[in-house]
Amino acid sequence: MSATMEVCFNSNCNQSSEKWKRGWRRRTGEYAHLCDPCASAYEDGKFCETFHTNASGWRCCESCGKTPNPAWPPPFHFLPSQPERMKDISMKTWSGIAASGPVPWHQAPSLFNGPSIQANDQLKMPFEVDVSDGIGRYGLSERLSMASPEMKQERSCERLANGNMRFGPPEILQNGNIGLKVKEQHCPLTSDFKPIYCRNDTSSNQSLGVASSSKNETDDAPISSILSQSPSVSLTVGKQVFSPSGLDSCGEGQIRNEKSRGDVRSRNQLLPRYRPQITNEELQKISGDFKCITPLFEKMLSASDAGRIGRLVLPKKCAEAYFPSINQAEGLPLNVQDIKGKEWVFQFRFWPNNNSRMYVLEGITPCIQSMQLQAGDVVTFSRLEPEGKLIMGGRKASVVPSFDQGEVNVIGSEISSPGDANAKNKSADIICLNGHVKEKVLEDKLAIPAKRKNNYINAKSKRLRIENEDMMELKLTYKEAQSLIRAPAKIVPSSSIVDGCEFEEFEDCEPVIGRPTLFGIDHSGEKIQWVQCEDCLKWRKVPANALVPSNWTCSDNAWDLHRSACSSAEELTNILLEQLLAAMNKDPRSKEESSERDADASVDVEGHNTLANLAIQGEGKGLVASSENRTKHPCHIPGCTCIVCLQPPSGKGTKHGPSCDCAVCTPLRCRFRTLMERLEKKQTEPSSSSQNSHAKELDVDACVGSSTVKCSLNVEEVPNSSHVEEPIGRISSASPLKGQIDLNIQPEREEDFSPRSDCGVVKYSQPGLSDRFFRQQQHRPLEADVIGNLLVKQDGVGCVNIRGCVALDKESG
DNA sequence: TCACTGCATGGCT
DNA sequence: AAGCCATGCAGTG
Repeated sequence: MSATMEVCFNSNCNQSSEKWKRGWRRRTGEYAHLCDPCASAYEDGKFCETFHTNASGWRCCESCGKTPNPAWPPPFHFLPSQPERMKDISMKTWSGIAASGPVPWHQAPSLFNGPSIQANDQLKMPFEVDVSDGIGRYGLSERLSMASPEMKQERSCERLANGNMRFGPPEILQNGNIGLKVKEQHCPLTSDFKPIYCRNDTSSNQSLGVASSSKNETDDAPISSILSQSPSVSLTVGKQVFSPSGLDSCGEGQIRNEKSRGDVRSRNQLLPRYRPQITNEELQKISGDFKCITPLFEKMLSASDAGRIGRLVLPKKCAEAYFPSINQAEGLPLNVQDIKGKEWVFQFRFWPNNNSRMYVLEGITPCIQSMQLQAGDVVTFSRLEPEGKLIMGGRKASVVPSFDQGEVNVIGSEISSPGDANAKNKSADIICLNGHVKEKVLEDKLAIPAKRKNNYINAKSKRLRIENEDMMELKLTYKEAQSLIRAPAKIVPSSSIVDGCEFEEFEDCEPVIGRPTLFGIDHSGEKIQWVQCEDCLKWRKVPANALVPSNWTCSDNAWDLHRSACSSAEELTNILLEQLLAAMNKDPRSKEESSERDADASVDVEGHNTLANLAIQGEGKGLVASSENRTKHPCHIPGCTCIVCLQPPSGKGTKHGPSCDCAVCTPLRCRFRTLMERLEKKQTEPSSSSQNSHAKELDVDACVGSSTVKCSLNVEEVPNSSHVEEPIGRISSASPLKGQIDLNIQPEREEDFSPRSDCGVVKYSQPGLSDRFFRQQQHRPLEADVIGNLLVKQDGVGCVNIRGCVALDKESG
């Protein structure tokens, strides 16, 4: 309410008033200002839902004798409860209802096509609108003719840019520059404006017709109202025709509109995740030529849905809106046809639940299996018009690339095995280091509304949902991670080379993640490193041996007090910086790294300033990484015949054999030999009596970015020599040829592992590990990328950073 | 013991 | 805070 003098938005009224009330929301986002009477009428739902040909603007229902349109009531008057409505509809009328159907979702298209769709050219519902008839009758053309050229042009461009959306009578559309209004629509339910995009046909005519809107004319008219007004207005998808009433285009009249409007309400109430996202092809698949089909809703199959129980939990509102009303818990059999035309009979029933109902479709398992759907896939329900037959379709969830495409799918350290529906879904839902995957996942996230629960990730563990930022961090490659690993302050790592691999050992401590720096030579010939301030991004010179924390800023510059503030001038010139970078790129390893990076390959200086930036670059790398130059494991050359590469992604099959001399096994084996020797030595020392137990525990840490997965490996001891047990995952020290190293370990999926918990360190204590654990660990090979930095830690003794082990590149094998 | 059924629980929106 | 719904589980055959 305001005291500003304004003319009532209702052109029929045009009353000036100091007091005005808020009416419907306009395209501009503002609200129509109404005088008191009009506002009251609006609030009472007395505005007719349509525009009239002979009068502009909204009309009070009293003026045209129309009753309030329940399909588009003002927000405050929305919706009596659906069950009550349905109670009035006997089962006998079901077919009739089905035939008349819900007013198809597109009658209020904007309510079904959310912003994500508009924002995305890949419209999930590329409906075409055939309004060849009735337009004139209902004054559309009249309004079209009133369209302002500027608006038309602007909108046309906009729509064309958005992807050949057309909406308008063909005769107009064919001219290419005039059409029917395609505009944001007032959605009273959501108080949201959502453009409606429609496409006329599948022809190459790309023109987009857009009608204009003058203030009191079409400006805020819902297209749905236009559609609902015209019995002959229909939506076509390919050859299929969608009618507003679900019947109109199929020969029946508008008489059912009143009924179906209730369905619109239901539909409007549907949560976004149930709104049909059906594609044109799917529609083509579902129905034959020239059939009317009404997408009803869809649902992503939960584990329960896809489980053996064979019960599909139906969204309540969907069930009540689109399925026959049932009053008995036992429900009734429902005939459903799948996309292949096969008939199925499900039991549609409900059970009481918290003063409500829970609707289920029973006996869906055969159908689900027939459609080869799994948890995470989507089942769609549509209705064939006019007979009202329910059509059940399916849509597979996004495909997670397999490892042999060189793409890494990491959920924490949980990597799904192909073929595992749940796992697949988990992957799709959560993580992907590869740009392709991410793109697909994001796409899917747009298309398939995010799940409310983490069930698809893992029923019991709620811990693996990783935010995007975390995903970025995980995109650090093993080499990048390696380059950031530093010895802790005051710790001088001892180095040793085993089988060509350089090992750095940090006694009694673990390495820290440092800030990326550029090494160079000072004027005096002294080796220095350049580090970039996290705040001002200026490069500062620090000693070569300086340990630079990841959040280093100028104020931390204890080596050059003159440059210990961000305000100080930068010493490093651009030219010098370029030289440094160039030199870095000349370095074989750096060069290789850079060549692996994105095609643009330019090392972004700023991109080095944080781990996250590195991660971003890693993402770019992921984008270009393809199966052609990557084997299953980044550190293995193409054609590598080691067990890791030979092993199927599912983890089934043999593990590293005792004699495996792959790049992973060899240094590990050597290192363990060393470790065990040391262990034995310590145990023989008198002071180590406390370590005289017969079981020693070794921890194997696999660092993933900032996360470390730690597996404790128990080494059973026998007199005279170390003895290593056979189970996979245990490592032999006494007999390298005998012992096995399972590089397929992964943290316990079900309960224990949290990639972020406790800095990602999860300890698995061997005594508590059952065979089941190890069996579970076989599900995936441990990617070198995931290994990143493989730490072999002898409990209480120290930490060995097998630097170089995983840095074995694919060339060197 | 297993499969099925119906309900209860609790996380999530 | 209410309602939805995924899933667990007890009861039953």
